[in-house]
Amino acid sequence: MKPFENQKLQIYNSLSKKKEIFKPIHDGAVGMYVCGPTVYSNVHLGNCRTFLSFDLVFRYLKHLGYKARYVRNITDAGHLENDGESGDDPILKKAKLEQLEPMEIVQKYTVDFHTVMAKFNALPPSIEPTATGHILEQIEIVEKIIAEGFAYEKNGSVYFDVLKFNETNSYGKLSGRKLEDMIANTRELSAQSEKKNPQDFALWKKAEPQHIMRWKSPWSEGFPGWHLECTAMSTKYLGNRFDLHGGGMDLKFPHHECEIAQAEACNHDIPVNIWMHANMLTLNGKKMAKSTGNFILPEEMFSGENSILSKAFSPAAVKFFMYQAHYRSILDFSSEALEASEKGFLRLFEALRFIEEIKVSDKSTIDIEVWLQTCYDAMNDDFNSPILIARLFEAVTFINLLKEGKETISEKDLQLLKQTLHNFLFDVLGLVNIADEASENGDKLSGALNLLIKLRDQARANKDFAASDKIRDELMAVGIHLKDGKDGTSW
RNA sequence: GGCGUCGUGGCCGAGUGGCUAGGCAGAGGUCUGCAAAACCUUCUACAGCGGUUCGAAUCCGCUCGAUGCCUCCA
Repeated sequence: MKPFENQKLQIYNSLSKKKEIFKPIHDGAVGMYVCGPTVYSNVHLGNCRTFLSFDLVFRYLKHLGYKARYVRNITDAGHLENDGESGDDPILKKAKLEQLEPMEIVQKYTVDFHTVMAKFNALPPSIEPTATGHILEQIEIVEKIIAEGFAYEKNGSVYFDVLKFNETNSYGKLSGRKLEDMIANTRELSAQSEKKNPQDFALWKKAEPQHIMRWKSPWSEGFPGWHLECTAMSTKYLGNRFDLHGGGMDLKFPHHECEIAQAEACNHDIPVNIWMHANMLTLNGKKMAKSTGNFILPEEMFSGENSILSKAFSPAAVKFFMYQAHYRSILDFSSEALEASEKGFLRLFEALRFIEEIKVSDKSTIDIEVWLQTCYDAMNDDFNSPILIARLFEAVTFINLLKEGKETISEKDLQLLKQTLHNFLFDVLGLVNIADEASENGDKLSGALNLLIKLRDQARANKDFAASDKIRDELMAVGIHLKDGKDGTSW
């Protein structure tokens, strides 16, 4: 509703370490790339937080009127686990474990990922390319980097020459590392390493005989290095230089650092204008991680089947909990924090129902336009969703005062209030109205409830409180709360 | 060991030099047959020590604590 020219969006750039006024390379269009999941196991809630953070970014950009192309990859080729003799990647390991074809595992967990993100009501990306579908592009990039003199081949594997690159470019600028420091702090290198330097990273790796996932290349039958796919797919779909690149904080080094090096080495251009890093979701004060077992699965949240949970939580409530913290802050997960958040979440949606009961007046005692702009100001300040949510709670207060006739609002302002709330709650935050979730049975249910409310009102009018309380208590027992207000009873 | 980040009231969590964040919980009140809800009021903090400043949660230094990356990792 507000044209984007009027909204000055500021985004924190991890590269410059400050907030910058967002100006897309091409007017009105945004190219955005986010590192997606490795599909060798179920995504955990921590993974989801990152993708939900960027869903918010994507949604807000679209809301502002940008034509946004959001590319998020699926890492299905696996990443190199180490450069030594065992050279297995995680996908291959799991395949052996479960006696499955690697692509079968990839398929299984890709479907799981999509199912979970759909439950969270996250928008699908515009393009979701897979690493295995872009082997040719990755080989081409390796060839270019070799031609530029920034990579060397050894025994069928190709490595990026970090020292050579650092002579003309700057390796470490994103993560704030200095190559000299890194070299000084290097531990003993394994004697038979093929790398010239421990900081060098693999662009192409020759496959050991037991390695199932392998592709032909000019150097060997093998597989691409871990950082290559993102460079290949981001530049293929967004160009050699694009607007936004996001990912989890833990990918900053070495993954994103290496992406920069690869792109600069073959394209002679800075690949990304703004680097965005989403912070971690922690559990027991520590990062959620598959390897340590310190994690919780989305499905466990929705079912409540985990000993650390006091109850089940809807995807929207979990998402709301996450958005009550800023995407660049660490958020610690606990059942208590989530419960507190959920109560507020329910109050917010209750107010959305109350809005229908508001009677309009000739003039407004509340300035909706000023309030509306504070909502945009919050989001314009580096997607500050916690502030936005605080603003939405101000609207809850407005609505309640209006409902009780303590403030007045014009027809026009009421529509504006409604529209703005809908925009932010559904379009920008991508929440799902809990009332809508149960709407299949909604009509029948409300008919039955209205009858019960009517019966109870009769009982109350006759001062038969035993009967009226029985209706209320029994409904409460099945999870329906009756609330007596001035203008009748609601549920 | 190297490079970072963080430490806010009972809990979660914004905020970066002066102005109420917000949510949850608690207390008092209005309303109500009672209750719940709603609304009003209230409780009001910035790890510790020192420094800069007219003024610091916010800037600087040190100390303590937590945590992230340096190895696959959202």
